[in-house]
Amino acid sequence: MTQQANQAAEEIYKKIKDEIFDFQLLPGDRFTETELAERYGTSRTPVRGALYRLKHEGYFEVQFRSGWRVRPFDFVHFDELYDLRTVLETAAVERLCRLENPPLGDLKATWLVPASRREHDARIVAALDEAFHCRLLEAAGNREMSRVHSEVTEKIRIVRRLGFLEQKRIDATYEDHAKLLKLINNHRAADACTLLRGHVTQNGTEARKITIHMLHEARERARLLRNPGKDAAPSRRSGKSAPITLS
Amino acid sequence: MTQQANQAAEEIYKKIKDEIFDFQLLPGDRFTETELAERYGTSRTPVRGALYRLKHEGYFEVQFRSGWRVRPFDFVHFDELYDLRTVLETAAVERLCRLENPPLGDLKATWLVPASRREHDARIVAALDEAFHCRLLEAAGNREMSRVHSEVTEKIRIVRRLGFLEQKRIDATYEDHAKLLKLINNHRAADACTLLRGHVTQNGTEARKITIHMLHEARERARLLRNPGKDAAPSRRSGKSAPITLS
DNA sequence: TGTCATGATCTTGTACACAAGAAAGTGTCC
DNA sequence: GGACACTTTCTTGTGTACAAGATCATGACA
Repeated sequence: MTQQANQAAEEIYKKIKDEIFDFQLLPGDRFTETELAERYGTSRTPVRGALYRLKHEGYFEVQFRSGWRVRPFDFVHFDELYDLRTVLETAAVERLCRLENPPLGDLKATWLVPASRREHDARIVAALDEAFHCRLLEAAGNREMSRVHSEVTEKIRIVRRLGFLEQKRIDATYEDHAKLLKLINNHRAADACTLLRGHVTQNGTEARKITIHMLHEARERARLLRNPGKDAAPSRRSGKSAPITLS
Repeated sequence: MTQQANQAAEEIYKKIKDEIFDFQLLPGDRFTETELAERYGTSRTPVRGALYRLKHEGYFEVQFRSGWRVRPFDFVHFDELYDLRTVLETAAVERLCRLENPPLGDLKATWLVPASRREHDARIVAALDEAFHCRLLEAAGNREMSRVHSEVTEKIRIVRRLGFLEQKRIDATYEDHAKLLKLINNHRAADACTLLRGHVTQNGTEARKITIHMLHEARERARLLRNPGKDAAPSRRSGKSAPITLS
């Protein structure tokens, strides 16, 4: 097996993205290349590769000779991403409705279950929900649409996950997904798209309620999970990031 | 004015992309980082930044310690891109049809003209055509959809441009665009989407007819335009790229 | 105390050095 | 001539040095 190109940069890219999704890097946080290089035990070179990729994807911004910053929250942008998601997913659902036997057996096994066998953990449901919607696009068969949809999915992940903290949102998700699968199976494209639009819009509305305060709470919870019993010890730079502003 | 971040890499990125669109870098061509660095008078560092971005966008591929290569043609991929384009553009057109006064005045000035005032130069028509379709997405108002659409547009540019070499394709474009603008103005969403789908599909079908031979001819024409009278002098590596295979 | 100038420190952007390994070239043996 | 082993020459991936400039700290002065 020939070695992968830019292996170190690739790994660091994933690790940094995990830090975003684990609420370790929050909107407004500032950091430097040297900081990350030391944390990951490499030089700045692969770190820069990863950072510029994440910058291009919209997660970070760099100020000339003055450090990096996690892009502040932009709810208009989240709205646009949810909107794009809807467009892609309705297109996928329309196509699936035209198929004789849509290849969605695995989804039925997960979502068409009695209420007693439903997942309750918000983290797990969030992951399953992502997988559900991504699976719709994969099944529709256009890899490019699937790729774009995955990127969108990742970009809204940070707010989307917090939308499953209430049990009633989890229940609604199970019901909507079950209904959608049945409608697709019965080739009822128009109804399926209407349902899907409402489902995604509802989730987008929930995401609007996410506050920076909730993210900080989530960070604290995640930190305690990693280092139980230790008090918070904010670094020099992370202290500078407060107060965090919404744009 | 504060200086732009990564200015050199950004400029080189644009220059390399221009080389692709000017048929100087054709599918299958091989090259090295040092080669480009010398051509642009910089070190490898900014060149690498540009190359990895272009790699991520799907234009190039890198082999571990063995040079770079322009990705070979993949018609399935082009089909998927045309398909995604259709999805995005029909979504935009549906929204525009719901507006009282769609802000498309500039497009009417360009496309609703008597046949005598039409452009004939394939290059110019190709650029106008791109602008037309991008404008539809801008007018629809979702910046994220617009951004994705622009990326798709760039990726199919190389085959799309060659679709305007016949006068009848140019005429068809003028007619379709004019009809589409009128349908949008009359809020006839369904008809507009049907027309648009046919229009893009037709162009995608034309793109299927593009051959590697046509690209080589285009490269030769472009080269003669830059250096009139000089004979071709293939470099050591570009000779290695033949025979070019379609995937 | 508040403000401004000045110097020290930090940060990114670029160039360059070196290592690991791939590819190509060269000579030898049959 | 052809196959094979060996050497030489690239080529990318990574670490590091240095420059330009932004930011911060310090201290003088009103």
